[in-house]
Amino acid sequence: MPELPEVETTRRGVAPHVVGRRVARLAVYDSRLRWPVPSDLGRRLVGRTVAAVDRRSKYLLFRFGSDTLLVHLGMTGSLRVFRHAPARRPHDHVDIVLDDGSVLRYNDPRRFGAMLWVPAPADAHPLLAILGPEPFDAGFDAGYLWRATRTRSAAIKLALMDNRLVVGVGNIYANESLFRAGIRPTLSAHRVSRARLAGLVDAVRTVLTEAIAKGGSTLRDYVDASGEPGYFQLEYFVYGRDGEPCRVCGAPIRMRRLGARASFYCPRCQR
DNA sequence: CTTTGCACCTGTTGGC
DNA sequence: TGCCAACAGGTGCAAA
Repeated sequence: MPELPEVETTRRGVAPHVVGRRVARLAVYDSRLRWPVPSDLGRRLVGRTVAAVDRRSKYLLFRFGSDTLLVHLGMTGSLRVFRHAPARRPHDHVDIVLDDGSVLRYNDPRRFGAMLWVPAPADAHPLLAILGPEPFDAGFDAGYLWRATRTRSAAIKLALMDNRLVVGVGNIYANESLFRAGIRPTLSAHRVSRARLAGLVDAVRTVLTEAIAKGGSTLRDYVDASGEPGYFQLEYFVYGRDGEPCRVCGAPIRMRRLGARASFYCPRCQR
């Protein structure tokens, strides 16, 4: 999926076109997402006005008064705004038609995404209630990460990708953050020193910030609200670079699997 | 509680 | 060229 930078780029692209607009019509062409799109979603949405578009973790939260439309892009989802919607393409599953005739269109080849209606208080919804801090929250600091990893023997990369610890960091950005922090992905979380965890906090924020500035990463499916790809994949230090020379020291980048996810690291820069 | 592996689904790629 | 297994940005869930 889209990780945090792609979701945030989508949010920033979508929000100006939808905030203040009223929903005129909902068209669900295929309700078979990760969970079925609720059959009464149209009845709930039509006539309501979008007050704001927020993001929590990798969820987009369209606020309608105290109620929320929750959208997740899964692995291959994208959300685009069309002034005038073109003919549907494959995997276009949902259209939200606004009162000015523009259309918010959800496309998702693998259908791992979600579109759910969440009555207030949204934070209490099970999907949101379990989430840890945002990477840019003040609460996500070295002390927090230190305490949170004391009882974790699993690899630091797996801990970093655990949404209860911190949200928004998926496979690409976990790999890139650990490279920048000089930490080997396989190292047990509780064996990483507090000083190095402080470096990891900084690295996560730096990588995510730079990725957002480049419009996120596009490996295949991701496009932003305007249909534009991201460009951060051109700046990867390790992700997808198995066997290629490290951009810092020249040693060949290595790949191994952690929890079924490909993990890339420089054997010389990361210890 | 943590950890592990599977499941969901479609499309692309690489090896034979 | 054709076929098929492996793999892909996420994450809830069951089981150990």
